[in-house]
Amino acid sequence: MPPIAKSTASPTRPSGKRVRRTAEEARRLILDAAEERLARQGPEGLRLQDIARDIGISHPAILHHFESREGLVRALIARANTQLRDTMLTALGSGHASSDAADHIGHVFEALSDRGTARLLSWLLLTGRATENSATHNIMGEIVDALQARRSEYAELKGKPTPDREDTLFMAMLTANAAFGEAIVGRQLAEAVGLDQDGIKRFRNWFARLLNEHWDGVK
Amino acid sequence: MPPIAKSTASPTRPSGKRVRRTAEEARRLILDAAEERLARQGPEGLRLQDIARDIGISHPAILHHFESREGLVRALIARANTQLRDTMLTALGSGHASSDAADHIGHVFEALSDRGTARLLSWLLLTGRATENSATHNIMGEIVDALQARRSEYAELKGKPTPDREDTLFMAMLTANAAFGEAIVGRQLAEAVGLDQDGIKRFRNWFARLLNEHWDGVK
DNA sequence: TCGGGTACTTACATTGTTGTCAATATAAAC
DNA sequence: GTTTATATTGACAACAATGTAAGTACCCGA
Repeated sequence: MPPIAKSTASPTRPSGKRVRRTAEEARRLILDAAEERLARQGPEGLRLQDIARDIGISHPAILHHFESREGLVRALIARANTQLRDTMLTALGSGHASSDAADHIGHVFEALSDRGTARLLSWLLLTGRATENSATHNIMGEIVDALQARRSEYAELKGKPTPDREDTLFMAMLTANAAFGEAIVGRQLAEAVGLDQDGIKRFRNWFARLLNEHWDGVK
Repeated sequence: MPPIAKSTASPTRPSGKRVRRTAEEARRLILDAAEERLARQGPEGLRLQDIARDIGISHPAILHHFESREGLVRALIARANTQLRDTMLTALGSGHASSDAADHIGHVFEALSDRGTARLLSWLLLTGRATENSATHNIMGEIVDALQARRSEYAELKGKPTPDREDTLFMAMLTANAAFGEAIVGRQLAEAVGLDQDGIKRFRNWFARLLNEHWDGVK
């Protein structure tokens, strides 16, 4: 195992003077720190002591705000879910019917890779904590509906027949799968085949073009 | 957290009579059990005691064969890698230049979802244990090469210009990303939008068709 | 049948992590 | 300034997980 620095530089206060935050602020701080550790080290890096040390508090403070480690994890999941949902829907909401898919793809990929949201959610799914949060259920449905609406609108504009809903659904699924996949194996894969940052960008554009063609060419 | 049965029905021998296996067989047994636990419960389900109980041995036996937990994980990774490599390459090797992509896609997806290989590798990547094994590097390169060769062959057969290598690379990347993504969020996603087993099959076929069209229509 | 190698076990040591508790400090209300 | 609520802490308890040590049973070859 690579000697991952268990404790990053310690922001421990020298002594005395406590910092006292509002509960809300403290929760946010803790969640941020947890999220970062998770993104950097994966599930096994989620230890109360470490998180506490990262932000210079003691670990019982975390337990005070979240009840238990499980509570923290749940809160983490909930936040990631709503954040993701918001980002995705606003991304879909912006732009017009005529705007191409590239933007959307980009938004989806970024929303998922940003802050390691996809990694966080992947971990959640890998550990089987999925069934609890029904949020995911709704997200996908809403997105597909939004997409289908826009696509129908677009088709009508061009005088074409409204596309099959399942086709739209499949486009969304492919995008979601690809985005999650990229968040996990993307870096590794790119590195393996010698793609730099720009290459990854080209890949995303390529993918967007692929979808665009399909989007236009209602079969 | 769902009350995951920590210990499945215990196959503990009543007493006395020890079972003595060859080292190789024991290692295989242990790896199988570990793989299954990992697939079912995720990383946190990988506890020596549990694995040992699953196959009715004591946990130090595992340590005897693998030195440490880390050793076990490494062995697990190594095996998954070679298995994946073999499956993928033979899948690509079979069939002819004219055969469509659907078969390949199917093979890739199955190779990854079978036995939870993708989940295992995802976890490996999530925990940052990736850099150690250079195996992944080679796999992708080999596959892209094989694909490109076949595609050129195919193009020549049809009297078209040989396609861009990067285009082929992107197709492979998309497939890999999608396959990994599906292995992780697939079930959840499908369930969310009300797709049954058959629907998932339709999705894969849809995806294969999408790639096929792109494969043919060298742009 | 004896002996060596080794797969395997039981009991224990060690360490690390979550969680509890009483006490303390700080901000806000009165 | 006093009181009240609560965010925060240090010390400790409880437990779970990996790892160690020494001994036991089984196979195999002389």
